[in-house]
Amino acid sequence: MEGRDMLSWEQKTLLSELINGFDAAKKLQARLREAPSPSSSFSSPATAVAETNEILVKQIVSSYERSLLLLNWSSSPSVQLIPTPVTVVPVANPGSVPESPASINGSPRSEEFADGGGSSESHHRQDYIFNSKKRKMLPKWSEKVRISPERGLEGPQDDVFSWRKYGQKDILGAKFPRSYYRCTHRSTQNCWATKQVQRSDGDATVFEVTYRGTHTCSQAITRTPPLASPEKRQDTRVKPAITQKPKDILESLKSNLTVRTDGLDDGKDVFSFPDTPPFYNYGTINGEFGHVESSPIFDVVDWFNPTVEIDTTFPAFLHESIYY
DNA sequence: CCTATTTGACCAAG
DNA sequence: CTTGGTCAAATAGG
Repeated sequence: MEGRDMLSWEQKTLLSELINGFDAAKKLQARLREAPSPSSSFSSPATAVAETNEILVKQIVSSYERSLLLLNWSSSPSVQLIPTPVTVVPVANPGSVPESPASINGSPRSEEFADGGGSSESHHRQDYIFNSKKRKMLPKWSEKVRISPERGLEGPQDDVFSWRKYGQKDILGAKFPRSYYRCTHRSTQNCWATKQVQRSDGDATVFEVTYRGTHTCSQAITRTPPLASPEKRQDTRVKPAITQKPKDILESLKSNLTVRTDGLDDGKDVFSFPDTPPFYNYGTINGEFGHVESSPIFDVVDWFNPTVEIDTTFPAFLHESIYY
């Protein structure tokens, strides 16, 4: 219908290069995490070095992400509110469900909730609406993750973040349920990053992880809250969860596995740019520590505004900042 | 006591 | 209607 994905050759090439760099950076990141001390032993504190490396790599990755994001958006100015298409997972899905296309204002019905549940307190739905409206705009990308036979599960490749599971659903045509995770600091720092993990039907060792949005929280910083327990730094990365079948255990492994970026095949002449790169800065919260990683070129302060629609705001000024 | 997970129900969109 | 995504009460675990 609409040829919105028309990119010039220059842009394609640029995108390709950026993606390559992005991919490489991520791989490097994973590598650094796996092998913190590659060469001979150093007398310097390994932790500090590792941390510095991590920060550096993080900056690189972030840079790539932003570049990709900018390029993608600037290249298709006509496409503003259209949700980003995602790489179609190669799952053996007979009745493939197409991702929701660009449906503009499909529901005239105003948001009114009687809350079917017996419990009251339905005003929190507002957040849900606000969230659901934006959620389509959130950058979305997926990765294929394969569990490593040995261990290596400790390697939180991309997942330095702490996730909290908030749901699990059986997907039609999929043998295994899909798990939904959100950032642990969602309520505290308004970090709307989420991810879903779907175990592949075919390969029991492959999980498809789809991320939505990027972290705006500052959980990477080792900061302990002044209140409550000062030292409660524990990793909730892997939960044993030996509640039932071994399959659950396998599922729990999904959180930490070898990340393998896909859709970024460098040999494809067709070059199908699968999805939108990450990074999405919702601006700083007035919180005590509004420390957001990476310098925010754009700062949307409209993250919380029930009545105002931010749609046009943020692509517009973004566009401006491109020519900055 | 706290926080994280589980799990059925709810909701929006196709 | 179905289906994917989310919420929230109940539960598990420290």
